[in-house]
Amino acid sequence: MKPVTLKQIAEHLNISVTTVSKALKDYSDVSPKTKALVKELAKTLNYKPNAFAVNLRTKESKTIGLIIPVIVHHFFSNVIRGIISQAEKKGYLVIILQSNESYELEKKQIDLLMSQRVDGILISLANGTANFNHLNDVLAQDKPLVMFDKIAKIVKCSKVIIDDRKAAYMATKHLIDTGCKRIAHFRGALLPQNSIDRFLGYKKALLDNNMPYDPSLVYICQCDDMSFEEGKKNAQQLLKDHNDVDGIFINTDLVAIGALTEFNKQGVKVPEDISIVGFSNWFMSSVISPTLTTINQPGFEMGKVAFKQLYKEMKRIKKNKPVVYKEIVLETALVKRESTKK
Amino acid sequence: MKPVTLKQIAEHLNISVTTVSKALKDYSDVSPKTKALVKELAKTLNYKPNAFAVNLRTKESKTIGLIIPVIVHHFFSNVIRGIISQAEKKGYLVIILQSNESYELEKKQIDLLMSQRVDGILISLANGTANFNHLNDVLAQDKPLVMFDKIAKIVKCSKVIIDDRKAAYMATKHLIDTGCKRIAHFRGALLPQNSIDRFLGYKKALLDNNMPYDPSLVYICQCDDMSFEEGKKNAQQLLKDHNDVDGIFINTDLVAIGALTEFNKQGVKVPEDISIVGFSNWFMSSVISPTLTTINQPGFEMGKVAFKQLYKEMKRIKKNKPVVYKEIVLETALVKRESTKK
DNA sequence: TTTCGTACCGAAAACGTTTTCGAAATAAAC
DNA sequence: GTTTATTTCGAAAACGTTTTCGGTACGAAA
Repeated sequence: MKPVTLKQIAEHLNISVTTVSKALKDYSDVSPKTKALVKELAKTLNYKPNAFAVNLRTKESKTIGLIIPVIVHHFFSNVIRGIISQAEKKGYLVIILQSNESYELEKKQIDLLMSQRVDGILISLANGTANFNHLNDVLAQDKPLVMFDKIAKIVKCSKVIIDDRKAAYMATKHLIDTGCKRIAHFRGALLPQNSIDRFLGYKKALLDNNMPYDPSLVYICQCDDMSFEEGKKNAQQLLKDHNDVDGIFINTDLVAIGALTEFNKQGVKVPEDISIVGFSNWFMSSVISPTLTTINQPGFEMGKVAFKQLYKEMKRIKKNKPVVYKEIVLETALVKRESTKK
Repeated sequence: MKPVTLKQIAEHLNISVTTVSKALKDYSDVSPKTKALVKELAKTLNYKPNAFAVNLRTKESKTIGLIIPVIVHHFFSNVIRGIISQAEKKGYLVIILQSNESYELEKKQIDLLMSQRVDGILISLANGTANFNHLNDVLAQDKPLVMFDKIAKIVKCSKVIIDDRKAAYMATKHLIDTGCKRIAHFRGALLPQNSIDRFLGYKKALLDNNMPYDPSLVYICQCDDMSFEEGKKNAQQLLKDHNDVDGIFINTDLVAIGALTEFNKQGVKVPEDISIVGFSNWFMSSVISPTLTTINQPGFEMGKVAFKQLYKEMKRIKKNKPVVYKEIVLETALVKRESTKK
């Protein structure tokens, strides 16, 4: 019932544990004959090396940690899939933790992963994270860490992101190009770099095209579990505050769909009365009516690329070579649909 | 730079490794004085026990494995969240693997988890899984395994599920009660127990209410990544084949929304011309127009309950006590919305 | 014959814990 | 003063691997 060990194989064949170990790993100093014997017996006994012992000996677990603000999220769950698929190819397992957008939890989870001694960490920051000691500690201990999507520029490590500012600029520009004269913005929470960047892209597009920037047209939402409701609320508020707005660039598809639903309900025509551009290209955006113009954000690819970078760094560290941090920017694209005019 | 070990603390204080270890774990046979000394030094040196060594010694890793057919899925991602939240409370980490609805992959992943020596395994079966040796092997090695949602009745282990047959019966009955005379069913793939049960519930509701069961009204879909498209296709086919159908019970909300979209596009009025009941209560179902009547399937809770059961079994096994397998059935409910008549 | 090289094997240390068991030292009981 | 408890400590084994370093044995070269 108990798992088979090298020792048992050795005793069976009347040879030493050393030889068994070497035979299984095709060392050159064991004869073909004994190699064959060992391998055969190992197979029939269904020998599996004890991972705990191997980990202790080799000081690595072939496991990485992943901390993500939310799991139930079209974009993030795609990132997870990307990471896992790539990790599996390289023989790595991934432990997933959800920070729930909480800095405190994020800190604890980093600690947890460090004491579990994962080989590396992938993280997308919580909205509430403004202090980065926990991340710097990881790096200080020579543990590879790469951030993706929700990053902190200040932390010296690899990052894989999109150019949020540029994408937001594209989105807003598209509203301008299709005739919108007064454009609002539903932005994300205050801290995350990407909601800041999207806001800046929005603002720059306005100014570059001789349109005034009006802070009262910028609505904030936390983009958490309640995103959809936030979209509805902001839409209601917008209709009360500003009846002259004819275009909105919205931080996230989910919020955009909330707003869209509210407009549909109130009889506000999209795009005739108000045009909307979302962000993410969640597949639901192409299903809702009217279909949503949005920015395509490559979640699966981001996951893959993030793991690849982490993998490189893990290998470098293992060889005691210095790692060079990279900032990888993935391409985005505007996806034109029915929620904006031609 | 290297992590602190017990040995280093011991040398610092001129005591033995044994005492340090015991002091940190509050053994009764070490004096309060030395305990205080050890703990203080451990804190200042930021000592973290080497998980690899602890694992080897204790033969457990406080890690479980989770195999799931798809991650990017409203229901399953909620299950994941439920599992992780509960696991975290009990100090367990969870390694997630995606079987991609493939039996071969699932088998490999079970192997992977076993050689990684996780303390237990949670699994929702792939559609393609018809052979259960890989699962029985796990159980034969006294490793706790609990199945959820997509289960195999034949495997002797704990399961947490919903009563799919009853839920499907409720759904179909509701169509009948609201006046539908000819009711189709978009079912899931052939193998999974839950799509079988939902089909059986549909069939029984018809027969119990003196309505003929017509196999040509049952359409199959794989319910994989392409679910939405499958819904559209099946809807098209249905309109061609049977213009007298006035109600459909659909295996999954996503497929239902695909069908709904197609009906909207083709000018078929829902629920006036055709009523629809979905399954899952994905939040999008309350957003789409018309909103979708559906069965609420408690994903988050299912994850929690599944982990709790696994946890119990892991504790039993650790104490060498026999485990009793449970089949836990979670409650579902019909959620009435606009896609069915009053 | 001796010497050298090669092919094959194994003893032993190491990774960092946990835990058993006995020993020493002190305090309590007679 | 001797015996018995009680408190406090540590040596050592164990978990299962990996890897270093010597050591045989045997054939070939001298």
